[in-house]
Amino acid sequence: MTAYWLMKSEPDECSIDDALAAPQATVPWTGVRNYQARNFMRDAMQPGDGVLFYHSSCPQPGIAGLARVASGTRPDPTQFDPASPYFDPKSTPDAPRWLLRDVQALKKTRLLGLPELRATPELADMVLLRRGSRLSITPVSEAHWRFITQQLLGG
DNA sequence: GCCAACGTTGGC
DNA sequence: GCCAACGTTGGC
Repeated sequence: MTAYWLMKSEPDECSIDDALAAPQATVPWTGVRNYQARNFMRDAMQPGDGVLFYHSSCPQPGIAGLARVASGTRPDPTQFDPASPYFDPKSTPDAPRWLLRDVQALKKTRLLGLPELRATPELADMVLLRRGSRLSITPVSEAHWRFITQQLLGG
């Protein structure tokens, strides 16, 4: 059964435009360093799942496009790279701590900004909007997915 | 740059 | 296993 996710990316690192410009519009989702987010990727995601592509840590945070999960899991190579900000000295290739999946961008949308999300009663209980929520990957209910994609795609 | 909120680490 | 100290996230 298809599930839905919201995945945060800093547009300075990889914006929806960057993802769309990549080969096959597909990017490896590197840099997840939180166990709960990792476990979502490892245990719950399936190829084909829907993704809300969210821009974070930027002047206008919000949902910027639609994507889909495009691969299984594999070790995130940045954890082994001492030059990477995501380097994890406690991880080894024998027992990698951190995983990634490929994400394929499908469409850039208008920006559905954080203030607008917060002001939308239908979305009030999104995990993203919970007080203190910082997870970079959060599940999205089918109802929220339908509502948001309808807002963004019309029809 | 600030800071609230949360996660991780490590001594005990 | 507790919990204080520290680090990180991310909106503002």
